Amino acid sequence: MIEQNEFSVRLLNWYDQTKRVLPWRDCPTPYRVWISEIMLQQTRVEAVIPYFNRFVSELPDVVALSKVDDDYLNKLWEGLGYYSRVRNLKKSAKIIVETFHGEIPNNIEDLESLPGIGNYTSGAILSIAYEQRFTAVDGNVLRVFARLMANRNNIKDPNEKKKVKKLVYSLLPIKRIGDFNQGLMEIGAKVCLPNGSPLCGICPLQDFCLSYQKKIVSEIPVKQIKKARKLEKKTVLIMSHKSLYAVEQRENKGLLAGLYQFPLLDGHFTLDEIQKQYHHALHIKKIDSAKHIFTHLEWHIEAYAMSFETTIGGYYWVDKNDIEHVYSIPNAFIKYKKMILGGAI
DNA sequence: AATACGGGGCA
DNA sequence: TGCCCAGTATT
Repeated sequence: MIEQNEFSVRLLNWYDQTKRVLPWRDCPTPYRVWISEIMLQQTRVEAVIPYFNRFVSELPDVVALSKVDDDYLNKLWEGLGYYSRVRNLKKSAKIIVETFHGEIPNNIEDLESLPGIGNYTSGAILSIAYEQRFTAVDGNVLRVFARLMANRNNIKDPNEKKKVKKLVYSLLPIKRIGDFNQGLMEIGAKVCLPNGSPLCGICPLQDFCLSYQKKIVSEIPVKQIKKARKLEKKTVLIMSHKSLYAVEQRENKGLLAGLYQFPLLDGHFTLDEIQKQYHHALHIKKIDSAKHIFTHLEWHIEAYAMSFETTIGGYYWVDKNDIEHVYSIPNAFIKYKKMILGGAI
């Protein structure tokens, strides 16, 4: 049994002394907390920082976000991944403006009615921005408590999550709920590490940790067996006419929805097959291949560069500046984007 | 209950 | 290479 007051005092003291300086901690308004929490879903703090600063600088409030141009919005998210997050952000902003009078909701029902806000994010916003009595149990906290309690169950199991939430709730201090929650996550990020050995020697929660006492820290959390990724063959076409290049927009749902790419074919093809299909091209040559790994998918990409005397219908023909600054092209295509911008094609 | 959904950093 | 990250929505 963990003593509530002792636990939170240890945690908050450690947090006060060692917490990282993060842009969203400067001025934790509901808007800034909301944006940061969405960006931080499945995404490391270090990766988020530059995106967060640019995003809130360009779109400082809910109204600005609700009215922003979609292509420009995608550009602000380019490279961050999980692009449905940014679509949901704008959808939510519209709802907030239209039905919540422009105020980020301060209750869990309205908050979780917004697309992109689930159980973790609602708790994070309510506790950090509004100082309300809610937990924010993320992957860090699940790991920390699996170790604290020497729990070998699968921490991804929703049932286990509920148990952890209940326990964390019982440990919440009277004041500083937001700092307490952030402190737990900070322990997970900087001390009770996900890979490699946790830094138990500097852990303020060491006295409470059953895994540490039993010397089984390295065995927890128990990880599950994962499925192999599916492999897909893709062919990228770098089509050019003078200083213009062809791009196309991906469909509005599914993988990389609504983002732009260089013309993309399913499957691999010989130079001969490509020449037959694009017989009106002035010149075609095979260029570097690439591999791109998604969480659940692996693209094996082959590529051809081809030039044309005129532009061809069905594509946007854009210059280098637009490729760099206007169209959001995800990182699966970064090799070819760099080749174009660097003048290699 | 399982799967889709990005990308990067580190052992 | 494999793991996992301040998760959510869909099937």
